[in-house]
Amino acid sequence: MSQHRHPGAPGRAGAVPALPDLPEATVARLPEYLRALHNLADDGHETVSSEGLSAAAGVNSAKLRKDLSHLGSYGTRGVGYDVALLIEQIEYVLGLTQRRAVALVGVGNLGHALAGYDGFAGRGFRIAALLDADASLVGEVINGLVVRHVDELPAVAAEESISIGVIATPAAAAQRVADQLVAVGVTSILNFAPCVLSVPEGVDVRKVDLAIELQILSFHEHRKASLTALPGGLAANDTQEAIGT
Amino acid sequence: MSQHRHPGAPGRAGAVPALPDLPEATVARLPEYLRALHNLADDGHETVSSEGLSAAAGVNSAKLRKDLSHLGSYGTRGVGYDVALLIEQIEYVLGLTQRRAVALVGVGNLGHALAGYDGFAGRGFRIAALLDADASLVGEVINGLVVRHVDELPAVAAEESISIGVIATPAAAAQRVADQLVAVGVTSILNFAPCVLSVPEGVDVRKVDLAIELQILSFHEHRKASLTALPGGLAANDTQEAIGT
DNA sequence: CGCGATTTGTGCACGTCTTCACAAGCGCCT
DNA sequence: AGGCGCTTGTGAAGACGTGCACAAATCGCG
Repeated sequence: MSQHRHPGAPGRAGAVPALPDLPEATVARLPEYLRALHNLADDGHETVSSEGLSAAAGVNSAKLRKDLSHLGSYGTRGVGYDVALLIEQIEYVLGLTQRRAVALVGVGNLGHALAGYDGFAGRGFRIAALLDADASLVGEVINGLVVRHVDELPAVAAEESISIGVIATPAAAAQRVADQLVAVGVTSILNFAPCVLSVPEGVDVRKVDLAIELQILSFHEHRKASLTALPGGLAANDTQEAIGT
Repeated sequence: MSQHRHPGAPGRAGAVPALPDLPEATVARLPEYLRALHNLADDGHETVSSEGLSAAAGVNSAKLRKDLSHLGSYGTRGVGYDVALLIEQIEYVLGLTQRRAVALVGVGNLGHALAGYDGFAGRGFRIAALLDADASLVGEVINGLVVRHVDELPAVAAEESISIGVIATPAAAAQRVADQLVAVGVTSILNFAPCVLSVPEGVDVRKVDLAIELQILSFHEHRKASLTALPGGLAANDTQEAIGT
């Protein structure tokens, strides 16, 4: 019911806009909405209904409306959401109005691919530095960036403010790298190494583990296989499996 | 390969091992426990307490005990869990007693890295085929495997049973590839392309999107930055952020 | 043999997330 | 102006996940 909640910040600048504290589950879905909205904008849509957007994002429409309502969204009853406005809102909430600098540590197999991944630039990020502990890799040029030694991290951080650290090293090196990142003030880490990182309070770590994803799928394969052996119960379920919160 | 097949429900005369239907959140954590258990086994531990294992896996100990209890686990009060036995149990439940064949479609930047990723073999998977739609890539040898054209998928599936399909193509090609995978009988897909896939009922899709992970971290950075500008409230939160169900 | 130390397994209460269902609001058409 | 169809935003209920706290079970030892 709040009129003019003034959440996000068309006017930008000035006072802190009192970022609403969103449920984690909602935060995890906002990027998906954002991507769908960009697609719609590219297709020339100016407005979109919750039904349409939820379909494009692969979620339930009620869930989408509730998510958007949490950020005090601007929809118009009987019409839908203004695509451009909603993009602006979500990008603001996600902190994407500034292009964030990412430091990527570990230029092995995976790190190399991440360094060349073109999905960063268009989505609010910029790889600011490539680092590795292997001296034989230092100096190599990947995608226009020179690989520097990981011990130069303080120097790199001094040159420009690192917003997010990405760890793509072997598991054995990951904790050490995390410590180094934390030491230079990084408070958000994306960890591709298959291990648990321990970090001080206030530092956020997200983990991506390819093998774990496969093992979860393996479980479902196993379950489905065991069901087909059974008589009655065709207990097939959801059409689209969410990545989960 | 494995001869001793008494894992799931040892004594039961029933043919089907009666795979318990686990909560999704539990399934998502089992691989993490499994990894921690392997580390413990390598370190020579024969038993481990819920406290010790939960610390190694980065979760709450009560949660771990409840998770394990769901699969009718074999712990010993006053002692803990037998590491080797627990590994066997979890691997059985996850369907890892057979080595599953993975077909990887899209040998671009990311796909190339995945093809060379050594984390598969040791964790129950084997890359059975590399495929791409780009004729200029077909024929290339990566990690001992020849890249074949994606239209050969039916032939590949005929040669050996594909358990899981991995999509590492651009978004524009992903839905088409998914359809092709489904057509040859694949019912589990890991999708790295930034788009929603629509698949028939009974097919499981998990999605991994690097940009989304970064955007979620960006939100937390934004939130933390807005908090430091505010008075007192040091509302720092959890030490370790779970990738979360 | 019994006792205390230890650790599992779980009942219960609490918080979060999801989904339904519908009132309130908006625009268009008559 | 008024009514009608459409869509948002939200209250409420239910499903799900989490964590505490403790009884039950087991081992080791005197």
